[in-house]
Amino acid sequence: MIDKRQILSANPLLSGLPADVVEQLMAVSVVRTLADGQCVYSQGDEGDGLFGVIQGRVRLSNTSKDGKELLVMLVEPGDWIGEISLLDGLPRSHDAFAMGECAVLFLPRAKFDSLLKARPELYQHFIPMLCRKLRLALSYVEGAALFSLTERLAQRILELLTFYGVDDGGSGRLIDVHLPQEDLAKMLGVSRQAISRELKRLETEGVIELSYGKLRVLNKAALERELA
Amino acid sequence: MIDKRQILSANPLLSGLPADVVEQLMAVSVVRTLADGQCVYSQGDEGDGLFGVIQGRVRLSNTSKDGKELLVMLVEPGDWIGEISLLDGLPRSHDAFAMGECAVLFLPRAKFDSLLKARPELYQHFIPMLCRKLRLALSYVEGAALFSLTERLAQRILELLTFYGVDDGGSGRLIDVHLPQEDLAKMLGVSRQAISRELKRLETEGVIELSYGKLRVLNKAALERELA
DNA sequence: ATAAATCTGTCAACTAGGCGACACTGTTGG
DNA sequence: CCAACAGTGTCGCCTAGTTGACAGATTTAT
Repeated sequence: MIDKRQILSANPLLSGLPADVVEQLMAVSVVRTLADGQCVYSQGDEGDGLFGVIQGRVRLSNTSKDGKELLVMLVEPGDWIGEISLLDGLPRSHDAFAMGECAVLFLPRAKFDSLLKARPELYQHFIPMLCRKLRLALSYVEGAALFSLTERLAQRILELLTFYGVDDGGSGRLIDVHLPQEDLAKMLGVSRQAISRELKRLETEGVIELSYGKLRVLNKAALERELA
Repeated sequence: MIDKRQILSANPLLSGLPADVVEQLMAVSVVRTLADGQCVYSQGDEGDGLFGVIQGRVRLSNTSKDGKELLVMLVEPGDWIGEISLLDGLPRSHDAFAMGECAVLFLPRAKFDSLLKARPELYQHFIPMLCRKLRLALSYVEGAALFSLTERLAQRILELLTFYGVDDGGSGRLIDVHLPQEDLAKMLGVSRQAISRELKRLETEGVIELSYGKLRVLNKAALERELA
């Protein structure tokens, strides 16, 4: 459990903000709790504000007409979502759902807008985050078009390790990824069976170790060698 | 042929800038001419500055080890490229090549950096462009994972029409896309043959008309109906 | 302790799209 | 005008990944 103030100051987005701005944001933000599977916002909704995850996980996804889901991003405590709609005024580009019990901090759009209007120099704090997301999205586009599933999977496991890796081995390094193969498949836009086959291959090669709902990376260097 | 000042003021990126800033940029920018196929910059290069296209077309692409190319974007006169590396200081994310004879405006990084440092409120002018590119990239990721080639092709033709459409019918509407099928294939990350088949189908359905190096949209509404 | 739910492994049949090949058409440059 | 080049249409074979099905393993809930 991370508290409100910690969220507001820990994230790169806000850590560079002047103290008085952080105080202002503290004052106008409210905590919302969400049940498992509850919707934070839906694709196409108007952007009513910014959300910071305090507890639990939020999944950002797109769903096609025929029900196939693309899992775009997992958002962990300390991260923010919903800033794009806030910045460009256009509708939400994804669905956001709570995974398990969640607590989020909500900053209403009106407060944020008036703050930015009064102090346009604050826009600079959004630039690094936007650039990072843009580069990540572009690398996904590139990967989907140019790389094999094998390569994309290795890449994604390494990413997940740095973003959400858990140190379950006591080694001090992040080696475990807690995520069902189904979700890994939805991240890469392929079937669960295809992911299962690839993971099994990696396991027989001694690169990873599989268990119920998680995988452990045994040989990070070997994964890096799989990359394009 | 578009002149230097027009470039600096016509684009959304800079049209909102204060007049004195535009004058400053004018003073420090230089025009470079490029031969067909010449490299503007390469993936992995350090970001040495910002480029504005004055004449010709620039293609932004990624190439895999085995030579397969993903055509990410076509940049036309009036548009800017290279701003991401300038903003986040990381290497170029794509290759940029001149298509035919080109003229570009070059703004060296040092001048730009010092201007932004002196006037951080100028950062806000980059936000809309970054948001637009991020949403576009995210829609490509979504498309690649969730939509069929048929749907993605229809989507992309409509996009090309609004971005680069040419009015060759005298109707006042943009109906022609001048682009070989090979490039269309490279944009969608599929083979030329697959694109050829799909386009031929659309032609027999009376939606488009094909000729050497271009296609004409006859029934835009039908294309929109193809979308997911 | 047991039932329900979730997750994994692995079939076999199917399909979209890749790749190589080659003929043909349109364009450009000497 | 002709040669070289660039672009298109269409084969046939092949592979990666899909879909559906089902059994076994692990976890969670009662």
